[in-house]
Amino acid sequence: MNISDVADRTGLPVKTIRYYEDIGLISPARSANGYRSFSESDLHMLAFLGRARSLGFGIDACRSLLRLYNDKSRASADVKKLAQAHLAEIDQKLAELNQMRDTLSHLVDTCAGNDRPDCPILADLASQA
Amino acid sequence: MNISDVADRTGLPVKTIRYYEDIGLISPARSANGYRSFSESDLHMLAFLGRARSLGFGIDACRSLLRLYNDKSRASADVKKLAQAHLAEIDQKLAELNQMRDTLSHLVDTCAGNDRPDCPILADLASQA
DNA sequence: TATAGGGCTTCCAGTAACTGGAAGGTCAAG
DNA sequence: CTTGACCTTCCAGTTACTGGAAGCCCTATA
Repeated sequence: MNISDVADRTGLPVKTIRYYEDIGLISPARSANGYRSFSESDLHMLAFLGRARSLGFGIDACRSLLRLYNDKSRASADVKKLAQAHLAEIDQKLAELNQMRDTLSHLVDTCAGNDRPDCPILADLASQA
Repeated sequence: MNISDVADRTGLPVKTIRYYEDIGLISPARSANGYRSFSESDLHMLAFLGRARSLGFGIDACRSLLRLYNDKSRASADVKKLAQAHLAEIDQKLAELNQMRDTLSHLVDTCAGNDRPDCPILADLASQA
């Protein structure tokens, strides 16, 4: 299978697939003409990667997950540990964003948004020095 | 004032302050010895930038905010528009993260996390191909 | 058979916002 | 006069791609 077929079937951009090979996540075979020749297994791994990325796992975590995925003697505890660590990061990020959102939405609500210069948003940014 | 004093008083890293000068956010004077010499105004702008960044505004938005801040004939509507756009981005990000969190936390809950290989997390990643 | 197109290849550069480190000038204290 | 803490600039690396250039390969059609 050529790269654009794989892109169609996985939903990943062609560029991303090449990139994943560059950084060693996959190692598709090559045809005589130099074209990448993807197996069903490559396809599965790429789909796996796409899904893991869509859940926000970083590339390093994806690498580990893929290794565990391909290791039939893995312990599910190792997978869970990775997922929990990632969940903690997400929760951390959520807390930050919610904090930002609260502050910002309050400021937006109190700004008249007219042609006058007075602005509680700028006042806040300037005051918290 | 030298750069490390400014860093202390704004909470920004020295490197970040130099970076902000590089990209034209501030233009501190120079002493005879070549050292940056920060005015109170520079200090205010840096504090302003620090606060804006902490609310998640990107550098470009910060640049606009700083311009508005220094423009006494601004319209608060322009500030509000920037803030609302940023708020929309935050809400978008929050929606994505909450979605990730829900999926991931469900998967984590259903994973035994023992020394057996069976793992619903990997199963999910593999299935959604 | 020549050629036009589309797909494939590699490599280089750019993105956001810093951060780390190297090489070297400056200043105050002892 | 030396030591150590500052300061300077410049270069490289970070994350996960993405865009673009230059050029080979393959197929179909005139």
